Amino acid sequence: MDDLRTEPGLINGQTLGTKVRALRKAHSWTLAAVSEATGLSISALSKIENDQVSPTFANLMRLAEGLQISLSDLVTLNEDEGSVSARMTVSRKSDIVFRSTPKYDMYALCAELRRKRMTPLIERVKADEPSPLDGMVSHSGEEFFYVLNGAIEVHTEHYGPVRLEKGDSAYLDSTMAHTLVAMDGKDADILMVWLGPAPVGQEDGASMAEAILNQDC
Amino acid sequence: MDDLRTEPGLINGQTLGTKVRALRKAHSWTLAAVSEATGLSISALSKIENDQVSPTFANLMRLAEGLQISLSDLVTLNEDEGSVSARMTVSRKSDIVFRSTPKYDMYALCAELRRKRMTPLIERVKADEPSPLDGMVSHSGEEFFYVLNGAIEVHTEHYGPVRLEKGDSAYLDSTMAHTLVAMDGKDADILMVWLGPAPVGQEDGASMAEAILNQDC
DNA sequence: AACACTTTTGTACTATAGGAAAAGTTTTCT
DNA sequence: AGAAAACTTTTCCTATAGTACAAAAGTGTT
Repeated sequence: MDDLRTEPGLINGQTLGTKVRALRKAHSWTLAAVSEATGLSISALSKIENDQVSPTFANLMRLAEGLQISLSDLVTLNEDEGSVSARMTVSRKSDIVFRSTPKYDMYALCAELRRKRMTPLIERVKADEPSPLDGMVSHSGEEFFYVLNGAIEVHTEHYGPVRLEKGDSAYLDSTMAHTLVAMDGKDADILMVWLGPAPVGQEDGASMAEAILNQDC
Repeated sequence: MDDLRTEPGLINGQTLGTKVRALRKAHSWTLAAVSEATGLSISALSKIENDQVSPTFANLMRLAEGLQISLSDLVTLNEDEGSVSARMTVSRKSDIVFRSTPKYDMYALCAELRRKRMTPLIERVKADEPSPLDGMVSHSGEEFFYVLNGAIEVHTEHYGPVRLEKGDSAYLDSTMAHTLVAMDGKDADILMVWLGPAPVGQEDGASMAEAILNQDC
């Protein structure tokens, strides 16, 4: 059997197997106990922990539930990616086109900084867009945008169209289907900041809030 | 072949397949394009999208990379846990002053939406500021800002001053001491988006934001 | 209608999952 | 201590499920 350590199973020194084992050991559970909790066989668990197999999505979900961890956390292997070197980055006005669709041209901002959690970008909403309802998308996370030039209409599945002029802004749950339409026959530029879904980890929110409030600005 | 819709693949109405397809469609990609990007065969992708198979962990990782989404996000199927009542809000150009200091005037944007995780605001950096190094602050989280008018200099503890003109932007780890200075004797307006510390758990992002922004920033 | 393109459907192959036995480890008892 | 016992983990084998390749079906365009 192949050693999956050299396969894409490896992200940052940690493998899925080592993580599963660590989680199990943290609870002082045996393979049998996890087998009971997950419905997976002991042998399958053993192979997973030794990175001899690559479990299916369905089994990853059973694993996460049995190990009492969110699936999201389970599969996140590179948790400590902290690099001290890059803590700030700057983007200039004319930046590279990040992506282009019939509807939008997108310019990534501050893309060099990889550890950041927000994703800022400039979007040019093209005027010659046929039907508003065509491009409806929904994706995880939240987004905020601010109209730099022109005017747009925000269409969503739950709210009526809202017209935004230059200087206006909107914040929306992007799991709602939504799309933007440039108004008045002219392209519109918006500054958009997207934020991925919230981490589900078993974090101590109280102490974190306290730590924040005790900071001396 | 079994219909995995009845299997644990289903969490909240959404299946892995529907999500993969939505992600692909959001980019207007074909199966062939994703196949190229991921290394997976077209047929495998088709079956995954139709929930006919449960991809292995190794392939989930290739999928995430090809779809340009974190693995964590890819496997998080219950994205729409938000309340339907408030999932969007809009702010108009002339908004209320949120807070005023000798150095900044701050205008909160989209403040009505309480559950949001990012905190967008407009800051007017006042020109008549005595010494750059006086107002240095550091607080938790990350911040992104975009220069709307005028020019500013960003001073931080680790980097030399960086001058930003209108249209420029910066992203920084706000635990680094930092401050902004308006240049050329004129006030500068920036759009700022602040994001609290990483794993916030069930914390109320809005109130935390308020606490932090009310400090001596 | 012909064409190019995209997606789905078979078939062969390869990898994962489950059950049981073997190997390894710790505990218990004399 | 030593050995047996109980428990934990790994390995072997077979069945099942996922993947790749190729062909067929579906879709939209000229």
